[in-house]
Amino acid sequence: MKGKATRDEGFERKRRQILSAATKVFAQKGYTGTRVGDIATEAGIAYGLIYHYFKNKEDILNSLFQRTWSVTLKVIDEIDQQGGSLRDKLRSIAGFLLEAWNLEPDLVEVVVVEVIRSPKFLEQPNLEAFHKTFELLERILGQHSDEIRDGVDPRMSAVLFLGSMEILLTGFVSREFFDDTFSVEAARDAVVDTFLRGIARPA
Amino acid sequence: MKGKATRDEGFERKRRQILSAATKVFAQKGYTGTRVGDIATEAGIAYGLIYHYFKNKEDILNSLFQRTWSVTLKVIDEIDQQGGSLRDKLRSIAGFLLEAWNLEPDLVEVVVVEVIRSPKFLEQPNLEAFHKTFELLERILGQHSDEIRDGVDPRMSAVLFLGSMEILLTGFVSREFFDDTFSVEAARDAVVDTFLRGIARPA
DNA sequence: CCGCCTCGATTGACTGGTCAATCAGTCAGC
DNA sequence: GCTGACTGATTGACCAGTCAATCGAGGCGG
Repeated sequence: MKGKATRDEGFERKRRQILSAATKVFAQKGYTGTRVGDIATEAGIAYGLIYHYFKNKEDILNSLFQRTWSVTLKVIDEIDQQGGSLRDKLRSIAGFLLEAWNLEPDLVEVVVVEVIRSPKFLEQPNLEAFHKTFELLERILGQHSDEIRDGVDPRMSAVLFLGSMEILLTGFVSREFFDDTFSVEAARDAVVDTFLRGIARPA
Repeated sequence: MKGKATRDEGFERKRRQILSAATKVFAQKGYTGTRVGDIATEAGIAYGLIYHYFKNKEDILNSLFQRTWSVTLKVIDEIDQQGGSLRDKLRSIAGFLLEAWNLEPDLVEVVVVEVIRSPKFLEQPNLEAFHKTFELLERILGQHSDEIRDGVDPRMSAVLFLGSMEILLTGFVSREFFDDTFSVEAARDAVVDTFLRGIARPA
C-alpha cells in the first residue's frame, strides 16, 4: 500500500521533472528544434529513460498542454462560480491568462506557440480543449445576457474574446507587437474594456 | 529585349504553376506532411526542377506568403485611400479577408495555418509583414480619432482587430468553431460591430 | 544477519526510415 | 554549340525510437 503509493509518487515526480525540463528546452529551441536528447540532458537523465516515462516526444508536449489547459479550465470555472458581474469575470479570466505570462513565461510560450498556434493543433484531440473553453465562456456570457445587447451571438463572442487573448499572449511571447511600456495590466484592461463595450447592452 | 521578356514570362509562369500546385498539396497534407516530390507530381514536372525555380522547400512557402500578403497590404491601403467612415473601412477590410476564404480556400488555409499560425512565423522576417499590417491599421485608426474614444490605444486596437480576424479565419479553416449556419457575412458584421462599439466614442 | 532473487529504473549505443537537396547528365531551342 | 530547361537516381544528414545490458532497493528464505 505504502510502497505502491511511494512508487507512484516517485513516478509522478520524475514525470514532472521531465516535463519541466522539456518546457525549458521547448521554449528555447522550439518543439521541432529540440532533440529528445536535449530534454534528457536538461533533466539530467539518460536518453532512453524518457521513453520509460513517456510514449514518445509528442506525448511529452501533449501532457504539458493537457495539464496546463485543465488548470486553465478549472480556474475559469471557479471564476464563474465565484459570481459577480460579467466585467468582474472577464477581468479575472483575462488577468489569469495574462498573469500566467509573468509567472511561467516558458510554459506559456510553449503552450501558445508550440501547441495552440501550431498547425497540428487544428486536428483532434487537443482542439477539444479549445471547444470546452468556448463552451464555458459561452455559458458565462449566456448567464449575463441581461448585460449584453440583443442580437449578440454568444458563441461568436466567446471566440472573439479567446482570439483576443490569444493574440495578446502571442504579442507578449514574441516581444514584437508592443513596446516595453505595455504592461500586462494595461493589456488586460484594454481587452476587457474594448470587448465588453463591444457587446454591452446600452445603458 | 523581346526574348528576354518572354523568357522571364515563362519563368514567372512556371513559378506560378509550382506555387499553385504547392498551395493545393500544402492545404491537403500540411507543409511538414508534403514531400517536395508531391509538389512536383502535382505540378506535373520532375523533382529536381523544383530547385531550378525555388531555393528550397521553405522558399516555396515564403513566396506563397509574401505574394499573398503583399496583395493584402495593397488592398487595405486602397480601402483606406478610398475614404469613408471608419466603419466603412473596417467592413471592407474584414470583408476582403473573409471573402478570400470563399474565393481561395486552399490559399487562405495555407497562409493562415502553415504560415501565420506556425511557430516559425514568430521569427523574422515574415513577422515583418504583420508589423506592416499593424502599422497600416494603426494609421487608419489614427485618422479617425474623432470617431474613437479618448484613451483607446491605436496599436492595441490594431492588434485586437487583426487578432479577431485571425481567429475567425482559423475558425472557418478548421470548420470546427462554428456550425454551418455561420456565413462569412454574418461573421464580418459581428466582428466589425463588436470591435467598433468597443472603441467608438459615445454619441 | 546474510546471500540471493526479482523487478522496476536506468543507461546510451545503435538502427531504420525519412527526405531535402545535389548533381551528372540529357534535351531542345536559338 | 551554347544556354538554360529539365530529369530523377543518389546521397548524406538527421533523429526518433529500440533494446540489450546494468544497477540497486526491497523482500525472503535459510
